[in-house]
Amino acid sequence: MTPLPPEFYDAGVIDLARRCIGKVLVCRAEDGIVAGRIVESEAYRGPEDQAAHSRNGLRTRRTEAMFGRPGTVYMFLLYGMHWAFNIVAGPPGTPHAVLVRAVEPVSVDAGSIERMFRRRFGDAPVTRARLAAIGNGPGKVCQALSLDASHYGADLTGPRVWLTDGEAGPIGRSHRINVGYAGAWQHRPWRFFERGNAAVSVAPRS
DNA sequence: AGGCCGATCTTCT
DNA sequence: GAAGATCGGCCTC
Repeated sequence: MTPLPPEFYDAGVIDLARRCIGKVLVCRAEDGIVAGRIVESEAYRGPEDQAAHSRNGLRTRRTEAMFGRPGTVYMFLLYGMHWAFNIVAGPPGTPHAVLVRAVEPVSVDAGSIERMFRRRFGDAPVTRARLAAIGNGPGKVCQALSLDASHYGADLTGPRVWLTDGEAGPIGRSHRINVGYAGAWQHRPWRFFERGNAAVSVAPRS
């Protein structure tokens, strides 16, 4: 449960996206701590990357956190509906960030997985399919872990949200998902995932 | 398993 | 006015 040191985030964004796979994202909420092992991530590398919110150096109230220190949290609203969680990468001042696209629930106390499940599915019966779908998408990650606007700009050294060490299986990579608007940048292999993991959001999965 | 659709809101044209 | 780093429901195959 010990937070990874600040130096972990002081790396190139592509490298950080790869090294986030297998690490455990831990969130402290009012009703207890919950956690998910990161199984899918994507790197966004503004200002040149035309898929990034910070493309062309775009700096607004929304993107401001991307220009902050490595290890800062960047939250944004997807389609006006769902929150997405991102980790700002180094070097400082460059608007780079890693999107966490999927997590696998991790038990940190007797009720932690139950809490994540209920946030996602309410009173629905527990099934294998629903368990695998607790965090298999960027919006679902935030719903399961209760990540929202209040986490914007938070520091990943804790105490509210942090990363702790974890192991990863074989790592695959692909183009990023749903960035068809980004011209040639849409083809960059900047998505990483744990091969064969059921909680990875969409194909390609292996 | 896969396609279409509506929800909902920030940012930009 | 439109598009988007999405999701879940409903439909057809």
